[in-house]
Amino acid sequence: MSTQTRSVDAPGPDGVDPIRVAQVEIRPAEGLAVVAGRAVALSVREFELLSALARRSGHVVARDELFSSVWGGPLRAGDRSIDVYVHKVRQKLEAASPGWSFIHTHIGFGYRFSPEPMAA
Amino acid sequence: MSTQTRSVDAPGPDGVDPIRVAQVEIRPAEGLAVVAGRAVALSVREFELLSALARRSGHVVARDELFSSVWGGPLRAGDRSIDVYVHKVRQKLEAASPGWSFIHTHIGFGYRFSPEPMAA
DNA sequence: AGCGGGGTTCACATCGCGTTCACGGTCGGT
DNA sequence: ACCGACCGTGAACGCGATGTGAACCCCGCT
Repeated sequence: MSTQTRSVDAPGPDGVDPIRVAQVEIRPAEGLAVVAGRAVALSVREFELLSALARRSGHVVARDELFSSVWGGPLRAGDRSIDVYVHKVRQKLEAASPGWSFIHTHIGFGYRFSPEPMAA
Repeated sequence: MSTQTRSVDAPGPDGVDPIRVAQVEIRPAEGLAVVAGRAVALSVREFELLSALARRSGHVVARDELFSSVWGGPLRAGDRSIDVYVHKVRQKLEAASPGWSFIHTHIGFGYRFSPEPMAA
């Protein structure tokens, strides 16, 4: 922990505290993610998306919630930005840790971050 | 959906209370079920069906009551949707928790949700 | 002006969902 | 034994949701 105590899962909108889930470590202060010991370069959007999902690791985050959280506005009908970025982040994470899947789709709901072996 | 007037997440005391029965946890807010610690991906219908049954865990829910509860209308004669979806949900639950049965058939009446070991 | 990176939008491919059919098996009544 | 009601289960199908590669824009840098 660092500067502030979070109750259970405080939002920590941009807390500087690193987020750690399994082999993934996200460092807001550096805009850097470390997966399976390897540094993963992410753009701003990619980083925000991953952070938003990882903050609620294990929970399904709705598309519109995800959008407003990362893009800061209401999700317009037909906007595919989320899909595109989920794809980009997936690629980078899986490239750093082959055989694992991190972002799971819940059709009609949204996405869920949860590192799992693919064959399980 | 639900407004985010409360803190932010927390697996428990959120807007819609999760339903817990034995090793099954249903989270209405996320459209997610967790069985034996494993996340089970369910479609909207599957989720609604499971919820309807779990809400009355241990009791037999009549087919027509189940139908109107999930599909929101009267059950038409010859409609097999319920059977098909019960089957789908059974598969997913039993895949997540082998050796257990969750949905029991009461011929001529309906179904009953109740997690039990198969050999018991 | 020419470049290069990041973000957005497009177009097409693919997949999953929900509905309905089809076939089989079980059970009770006749 | 025959028949009909009821349920299990696999499959076909139309359609909307998502995956994915590439074009297109906007900027800051050289």
